[in-house]
Amino acid sequence: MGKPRSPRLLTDEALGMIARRFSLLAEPMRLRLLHALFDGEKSVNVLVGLSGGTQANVSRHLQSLAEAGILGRRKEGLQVFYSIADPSIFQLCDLVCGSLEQKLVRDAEAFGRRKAEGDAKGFAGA
Amino acid sequence: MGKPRSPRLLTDEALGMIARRFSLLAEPMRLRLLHALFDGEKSVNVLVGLSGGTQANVSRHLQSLAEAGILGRRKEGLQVFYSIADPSIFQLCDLVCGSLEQKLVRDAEAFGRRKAEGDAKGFAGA
DNA sequence: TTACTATATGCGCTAACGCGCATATATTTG
DNA sequence: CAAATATATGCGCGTTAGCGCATATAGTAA
Repeated sequence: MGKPRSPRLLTDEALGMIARRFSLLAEPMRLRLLHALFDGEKSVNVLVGLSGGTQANVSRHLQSLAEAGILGRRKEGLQVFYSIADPSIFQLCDLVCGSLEQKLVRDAEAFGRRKAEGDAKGFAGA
Repeated sequence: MGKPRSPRLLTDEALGMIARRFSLLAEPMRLRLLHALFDGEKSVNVLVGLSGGTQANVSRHLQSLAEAGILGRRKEGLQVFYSIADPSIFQLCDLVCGSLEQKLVRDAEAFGRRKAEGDAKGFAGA
């Protein structure tokens, strides 16, 4: 078991956990489910309706998120209610959304007008 | 064509962009590269050495991160220096690390009642 | 020019992922 | 008991993503 243990500051294991956490947020359907849960817990059936996904898929996604501790699970009779258990999700989404907006704005600006330092401007002469 | 503002607060397109952004952070090698850039810009070769990855792979990952606006690119002679251009990365990693630590602590507590106090720090969010 | 270094890219392979389908499990009701 | 509803799961398929290999491009130096 020769692990190189190179001058890395973060363990491979830790890196893997962080990556896995991010990967859970890297799917539109899961993000949709999370977003649908932003205003409180909902049953699987309700989430199926809101997300437009298959019952099987929604169930699996919710399970994944719950196993990771992102969602909480409450069983009541026949139904299972999921809710956001990790409040950091809100901040994560806020951060990403803000960053994306900034990038979109910058890209749009770069599209409309060339930065043109000095006097050299491509064309679009005023 | 347009869905101006669907009843959902997030459009499918927005969800896709958010998911793609998260997916860029969902790979251990990319996280390793980002972490290596936390203390300033570095050349590809240096990052290859620090990450232990192949030159081709490192180059591709850096390119992906740069295209997304997460990294900045500066070319100087033969070398190309990458640096973190999106400061929200720091907060994202902090949030995820903190959340993961909390979950680990809780899992450990659920396992055996006693828990250590030396672990899980560096963030210690209230 | 040629040789050398640093970085990027095309190609192919494999593993992982998300999805749909059908079915299993659990709980309530008659 | 059986039937109905809500949720979970096994299986297979198609797509995608990361990796390694070899090679291409760019810049430097002799």
